[in-house]
Amino acid sequence: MQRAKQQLIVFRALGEADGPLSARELWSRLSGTGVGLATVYRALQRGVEEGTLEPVEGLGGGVRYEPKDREHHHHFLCSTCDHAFDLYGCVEGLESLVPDGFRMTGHEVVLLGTCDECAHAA
Amino acid sequence: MQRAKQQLIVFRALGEADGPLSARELWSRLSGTGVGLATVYRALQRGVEEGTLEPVEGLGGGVRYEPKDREHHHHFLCSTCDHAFDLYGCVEGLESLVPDGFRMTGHEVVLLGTCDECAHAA
DNA sequence: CACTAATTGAGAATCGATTATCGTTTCTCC
DNA sequence: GGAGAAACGATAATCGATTCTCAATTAGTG
Repeated sequence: MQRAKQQLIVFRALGEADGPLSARELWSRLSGTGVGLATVYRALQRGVEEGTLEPVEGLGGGVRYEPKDREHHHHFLCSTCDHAFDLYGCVEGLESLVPDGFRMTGHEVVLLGTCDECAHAA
Repeated sequence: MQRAKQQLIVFRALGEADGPLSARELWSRLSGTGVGLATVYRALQRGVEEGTLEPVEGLGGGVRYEPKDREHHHHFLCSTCDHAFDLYGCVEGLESLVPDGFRMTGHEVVLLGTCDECAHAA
């Protein structure tokens, strides 16, 4: 197994994903490349420090990561395969939910359900 | 310290909260009552089993719990004090986000920002 | 009050996720 | 090609959250 720019392999895999991935999800996608789990964590940590990656929480389980250059979007979490998918578009009417005196700086929307593949697999 | 129906104390504290609480948040609110952390976990576990409590994920940190009898609502997470507040109302246009072939069964909306108290404390 | 089952608090044990360590390998720049 | 720095994979160590264990306490029943 060659050892070179393993972290680039990690970044590339994350860039090609259709949604945010956890360290372990990412690692399992890299089986066969010889990339170790520690290197995945190192790449993720560095990416966040350098500002190219964004940690995404709130999707059940641990933290997932996605490239920071994606435009504003939300996620769909499949309760069957536990995979998170990027969605496009946003929603209206968020401001009306904010209580008096509170200051909203951001928001997250997560749709729950079954993805295309899982919905038609049973 | 008396020992009786400690779990009821847990349920009551959760019912009086203005948002979902984690086991530890709940426990710290019960300091002085003599209720142990293990009992808090036992009460939460039982509540979920019996269907009176609902675990709420996706608010950063671990799982929080809230009474299941509350009507549909969402949450505001204060990034300063890390407290989660119940919101009232919902949003429009969620269906348009769902990709073809996906089946949506639920959704979560989390507003991020600063709560009233923290916003005016600095 | 006596008996039995359930509950309790404290702390030990466990679990998964993440980080640190270490000896080896690869890269960079001469 | 060679020296030193950086990165690597494997795995041990750590961390926080949760569960388990156990002896003591309490509730329920008559």
